Amino acid sequence: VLVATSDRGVVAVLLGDADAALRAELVARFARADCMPAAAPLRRAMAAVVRCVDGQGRDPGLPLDLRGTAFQQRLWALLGTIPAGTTVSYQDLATRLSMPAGARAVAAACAANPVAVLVPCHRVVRADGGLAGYRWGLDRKRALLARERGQG
DNA sequence: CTATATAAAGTGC
DNA sequence: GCACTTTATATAG
Repeated sequence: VLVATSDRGVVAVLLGDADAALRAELVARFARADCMPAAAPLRRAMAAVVRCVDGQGRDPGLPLDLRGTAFQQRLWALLGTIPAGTTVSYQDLATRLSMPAGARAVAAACAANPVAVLVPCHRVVRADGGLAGYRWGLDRKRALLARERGQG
């Protein structure tokens, strides 16, 4: 897990198996990114992320520095209201954003989510309840959902 | 599963 | 800004 922060808060959470791959992705997103050993405030952020990955699913209360279009920010804020252990469909999210037919746009915005587990895009499924896709791999999505269901 | 309808983002100009 | 392409969908057959 790689956590990137700015002065304002967490800007990105990357999931992967190799540190090198994560660093490469980070640099791809932020050209001026620097890798430094986890300082005190960063350790807190990472601990919260790890808790989420571990299935605790609680609100970490971290300051997020989300950068995206207005549409994306609205969606990410909405995703934060999804209770752990439950899932919502892309269509339902679209409806809440006043776009009843914009399910695909919701999915696209989810795919652009920069902060992995902190914005629980893994709780978003198809209207028929089946899993659709996940930016960091469908297996991760399945695992996260299984843990959260186990908690609830 | 395949085909179509559909809305929004990404890209190139 | 505009047209075209792509997409983690939804629905009908």
